[in-house]
Amino acid sequence: MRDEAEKDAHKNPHLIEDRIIHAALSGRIAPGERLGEKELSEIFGVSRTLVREAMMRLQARGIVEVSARRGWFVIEPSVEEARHTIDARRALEVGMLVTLDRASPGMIRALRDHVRAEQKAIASGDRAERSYLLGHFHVCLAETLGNPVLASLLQDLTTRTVLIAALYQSSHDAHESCGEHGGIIDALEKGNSTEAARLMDVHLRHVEKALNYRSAASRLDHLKAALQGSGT
Amino acid sequence: MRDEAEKDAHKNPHLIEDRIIHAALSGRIAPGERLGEKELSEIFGVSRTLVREAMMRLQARGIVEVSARRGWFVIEPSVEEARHTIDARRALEVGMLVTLDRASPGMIRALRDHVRAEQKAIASGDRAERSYLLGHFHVCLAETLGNPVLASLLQDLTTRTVLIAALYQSSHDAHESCGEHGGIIDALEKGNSTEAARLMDVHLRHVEKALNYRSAASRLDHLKAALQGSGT
DNA sequence: AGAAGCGATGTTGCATACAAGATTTAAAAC
DNA sequence: GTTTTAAATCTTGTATGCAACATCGCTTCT
Repeated sequence: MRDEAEKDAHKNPHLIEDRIIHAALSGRIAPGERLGEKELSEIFGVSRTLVREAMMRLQARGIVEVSARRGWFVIEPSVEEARHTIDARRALEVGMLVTLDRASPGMIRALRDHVRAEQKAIASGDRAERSYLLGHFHVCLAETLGNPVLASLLQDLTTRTVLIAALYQSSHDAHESCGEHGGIIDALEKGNSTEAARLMDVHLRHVEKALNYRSAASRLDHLKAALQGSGT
Repeated sequence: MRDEAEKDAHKNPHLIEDRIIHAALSGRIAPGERLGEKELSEIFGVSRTLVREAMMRLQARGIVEVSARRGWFVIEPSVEEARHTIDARRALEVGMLVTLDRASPGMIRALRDHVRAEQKAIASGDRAERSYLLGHFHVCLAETLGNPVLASLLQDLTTRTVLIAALYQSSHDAHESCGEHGGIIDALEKGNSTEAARLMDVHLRHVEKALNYRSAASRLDHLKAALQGSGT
């Protein structure tokens, strides 16, 4: 089947947002990338109006931003914004687990399924799917715990985190992440929410530690070196 | 000065949202209230387009929802949605305090100022200002801790909570809330984040407990009784 | 060659026009 | 008097038109 995008961009007004979020989580859209209204309107077969409305919603969710009369761009957070975003995630996810009573066997099973899918994607070398699943685990966790509000908040925060990781060239190992996800589920299965929360805290610290915050600054250094060094 | 709304709805595209959020936090806009596009466009002196864009953002923030071809309405959460929202708030705010290192004296001072303003509003009997400040305390806390991302998330969640409280006729005493805010600051001042987090948890449980979740169902009961009882 | 000016082109910002459906009002039928 | 039907009215949904501004490429001048 080819390009179903046009099929029902009218039927489902949130299709455009969903696609963009999914693409970002999959690493198929880079931070700073430009998203032209006309471009998108052609892709989805609708007028600029609907595209614009979708962008407004994505803007409110902190996924894109607009530069006056220049266009829409996927967010490109500064180091400070990146820290705040990850801190917010940590607060939310740790708090979510701390205030949790007990996870049912059904929930555990769903989460284990998810981790198995992660492993499969890692093994098969499907980078987009891998990136998506590793990020989506956290949304899945909130959904599984039965709170759509939390899930929605986490979707936005994890999407932003993935964009940050792309920007600061995270070297965080997929396999390690996947293992940590498993560890969190283990703790949940034992009914030890406190331990699960601690592991989540550690996990998110690993994610943050893997970010090379200097890469933004080092661009300047790189440029400087290139201009000062031997050359033309 | 009368009605500055028209003045710069063009200059500041977020004015419409800000006004609606503020009105909701102040209890001047009730859950379920209809917000007509034309109506708003006249109030703010802009075309429907800008109103619509603001509504899209508010929709993404979970403040309003749209009923197809019927109009925009302030959210009117079900009991379940209300629980999820408050649970999310608890997770976020407890997590925020648990993962906090230490609050500086400057922060403490800012927060104490806020509580003083709350007390003043309570004493003066200004219900709108009181409602606004009691809700805004939580946003203020996140801002003071220096995380705009958290502050933004909390603004939306507290706004929704205020709407829920209006819907389920919270009888939570303003004076008690204000006192609990003070207690949280006390714990922060002593550098005891864990205790602050615990107090926040208790505080939010009080807020939730004050909600009369039955009021939605009791409307049916009320109607039923009215129809079955003596009458025409 | 390089910088400055300038027109051509493309993009967003905002308003408006019109279509599609919901709601209300009024009338008519029973 | 009540219910049904139908027309009129109002509201949102979507597209389009035009103005304002940014950007790019070309020319011209130094």
